Amino acid sequence: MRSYHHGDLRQAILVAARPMLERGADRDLSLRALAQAVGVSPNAPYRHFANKEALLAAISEQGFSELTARFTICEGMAVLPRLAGCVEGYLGFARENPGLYRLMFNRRLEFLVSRAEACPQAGACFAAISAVSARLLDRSEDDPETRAGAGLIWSISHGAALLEIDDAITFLKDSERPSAARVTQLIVKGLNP
Amino acid sequence: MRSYHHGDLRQAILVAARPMLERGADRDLSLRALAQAVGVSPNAPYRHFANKEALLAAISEQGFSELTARFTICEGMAVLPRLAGCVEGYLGFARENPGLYRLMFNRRLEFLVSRAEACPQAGACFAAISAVSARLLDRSEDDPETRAGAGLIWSISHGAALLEIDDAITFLKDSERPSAARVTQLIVKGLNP
DNA sequence: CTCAAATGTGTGCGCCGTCCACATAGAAAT
DNA sequence: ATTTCTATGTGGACGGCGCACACATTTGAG
Repeated sequence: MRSYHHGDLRQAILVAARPMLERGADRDLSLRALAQAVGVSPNAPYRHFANKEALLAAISEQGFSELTARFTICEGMAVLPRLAGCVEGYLGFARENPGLYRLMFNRRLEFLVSRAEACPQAGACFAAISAVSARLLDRSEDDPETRAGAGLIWSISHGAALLEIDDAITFLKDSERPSAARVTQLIVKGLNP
Repeated sequence: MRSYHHGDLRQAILVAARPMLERGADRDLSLRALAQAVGVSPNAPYRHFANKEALLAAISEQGFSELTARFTICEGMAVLPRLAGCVEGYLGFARENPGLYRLMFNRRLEFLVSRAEACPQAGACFAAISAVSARLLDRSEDDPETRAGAGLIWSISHGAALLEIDDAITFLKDSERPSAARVTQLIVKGLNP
């Protein structure tokens, strides 16, 4: 018999949530369904998460960590390939985890939504983008123009990612879509004189 | 006494939904609360909308029409001011109607989500962006590069709008944010050699 | 061994979207 | 004018949800 205590329910819940997040497409996952999938009573999760929002926040944090990891891989590269790699990584992450990506941004998590104070993972994620912006503009990382550039890079990537995973681009043929290559080119040409 | 029949319940619901959409911030509006606000029984709306999704779709369509209207205003202008006006209009619309804007895109409305086939209003909206892209690139409106350009313009605008209304930019000072001016500049410099 | 803290269970509340049968009103047909 | 049809609004019920509460079980520190 599976003992009364689960072992590591918290982790099990986080693991089980990921596929449900992607399966359920639009509908957001239900705490009760999640508990059932893990094989515990509907209220068991409350021992590990204050409420549903806290659970979503925890999943979200994981997402930001994984996204940041895709940037870290590119750290050794020269400027342009590095930018290209980051954009590719960003769009790839969104394409491979659309449900998670939407959760990370779409929702209005009062204590998360990529607020650095509340979510260090999201802060680190932005810092990685900032680093690329700095190299690209050949400025220091806390230079205002660097930060503004990072904001723009994030904007394009975010917009391209969302339009793609939301299938809002049915107007465009594949070759006309905002691919990683096109986005990268726009950034490079657009960011400096 | 307000007669048994309401008069134009459908319109009344659509009107009442707007402020609730903006008030409720993150939570999406409840059909029951909406009915109560209009002063009818919880089920009355079902005479005018097949289900909640259909109601949200109707609101969404309104949104796309209003967004398109902001583009139409700029139609007479020269290329650059026109682009600037459109971007400003786009970000302004999102800023002034964040709840509505999120509804138009964030949700996964199976029969909407800016699919031209299902939502002519969204199609018209993209067409307006396409027209600007064509003038900017000096190409025909159905040229692949024009369409790709429109996709990129939409991506940046969409990303900048969402990051702003979701307050995902607390990293950046106001002067560093992806303002309409910065976004416009990026598009102009980035889209052509 | 004891007992307190951590963890899982069961019951229940209020809200939600939606289905159903029924009530009412206004217009069309007689 | 009366009847009838149809569009529209009401009321009740169902199952699912997030969550609060009281209770059961396990574990580990003393």
